[in-house]
Amino acid sequence: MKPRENIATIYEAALGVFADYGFKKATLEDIAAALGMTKGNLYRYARNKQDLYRNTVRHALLRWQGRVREAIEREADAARQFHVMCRKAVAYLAEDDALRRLLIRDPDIFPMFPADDPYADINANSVAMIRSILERGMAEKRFRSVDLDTVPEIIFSVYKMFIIRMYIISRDRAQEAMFTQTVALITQGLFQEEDRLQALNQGGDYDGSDAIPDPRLAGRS
Amino acid sequence: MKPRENIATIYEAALGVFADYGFKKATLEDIAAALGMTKGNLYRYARNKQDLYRNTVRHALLRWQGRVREAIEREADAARQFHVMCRKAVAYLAEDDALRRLLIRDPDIFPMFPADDPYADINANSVAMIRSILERGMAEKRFRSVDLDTVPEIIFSVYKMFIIRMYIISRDRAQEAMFTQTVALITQGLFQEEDRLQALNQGGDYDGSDAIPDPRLAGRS
DNA sequence: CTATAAATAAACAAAATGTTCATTTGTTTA
DNA sequence: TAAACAAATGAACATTTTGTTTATTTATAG
Repeated sequence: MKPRENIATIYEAALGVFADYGFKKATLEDIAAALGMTKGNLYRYARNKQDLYRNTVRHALLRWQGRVREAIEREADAARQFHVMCRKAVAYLAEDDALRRLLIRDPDIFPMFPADDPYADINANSVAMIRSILERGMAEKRFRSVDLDTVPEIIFSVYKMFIIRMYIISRDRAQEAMFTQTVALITQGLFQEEDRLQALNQGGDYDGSDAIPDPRLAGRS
Repeated sequence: MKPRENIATIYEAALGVFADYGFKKATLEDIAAALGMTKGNLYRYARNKQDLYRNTVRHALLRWQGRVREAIEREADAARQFHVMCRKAVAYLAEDDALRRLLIRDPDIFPMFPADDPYADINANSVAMIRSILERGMAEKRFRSVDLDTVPEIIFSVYKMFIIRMYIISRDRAQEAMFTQTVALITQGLFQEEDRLQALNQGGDYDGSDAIPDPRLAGRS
């Protein structure tokens, strides 16, 4: 006989309680009460409190990622996919009240400089999503050639920086405008068309080599 | 030597913690940490945790009431005072984040039907404030004559009902509109001018007696 | 420098909490 | 219908946390 509760129901209830009180102050009794069961029964769904917490957060992050993926898949064009990914990835947190509040309580869920990232596999999937869009954009000749080992990581880091600034450090609307500017900067570059052609002639696109251009040659053309 | 901390500082810090976690989950250690002291020292400012909570809530309610009083005192006209009182009394909670969140956590602070009102003296002051405005309005011939023993209580009850509906039960913007309608209803009455004169002739104003008009006389004029 | 007040931090009793498990209840199967 | 099995309860228990008290230390006033 299967458990009477769907595991997702368990995680949703747990998410709400962890969002309200944080890991420490949330009790198994609080969560069990939210589910209409006793705390002893929770051990059928999780090894211990820490295990429940970790899986609850995973559940919420995966849902976030799933929504972004769905939004991307609705776009036929790589450029539009990139824009939609950026917008949805950030906007989602405004919609997911519980995850947002939990993130604010526990910033370690989404560390800027992770010595030990508890959700590395999920974040790796996000990076892979970005890479996939860049690959497609390059294949469709919509994007410049870029290093697919590092640029997805860079974009993900910039994105992470904004999530932290917008939702964890400050809920200032100015951060949102800054994010929009940053997306424009990344997608359209800084230079005007003519200067961008100039930069291209100097190796603006990534050609696979890791040689750092001789700075003394700067300015020559 | 006086306590190194001003008591209001203590209450502000406590308010923040009680708003975040509620009475039960907030710990004296949380509050002490917010103040940069140890929990043992809190006993210089409060007899016990319950005492600290009660005084913290009093502090917040008194501040609310103080702001309403200040707003009223800026108006020269009784009618404007009444409108300003209604508006400020409700709007204040949108500004006081900590008190609002605490009220949501602990509705017993502001009970609709208090068997035992823990802040009866403060609420009595609110009723007295209303009475004062009604007295002035009547003296200035701006208001109808009303029973000053019961009508202030009625207005306060209606106001309380809206606070609970707007902030505790629902944060629906429709409640706000309903409150505005109710203020208009109370201040301008339901009847048009002519019908209001008609009602006046039938004893619409309070003449001091508690006799209930004979319902069989209804309709005659 | 002394007296006094404020604060710390440890001690302590009580309460709360995470975890385990004996028992009960619900469901499935023969 | 009864037996087997699974899910859930709720009590027990070890551990941790918390509210409160107080001996000691630190800060301040005179």
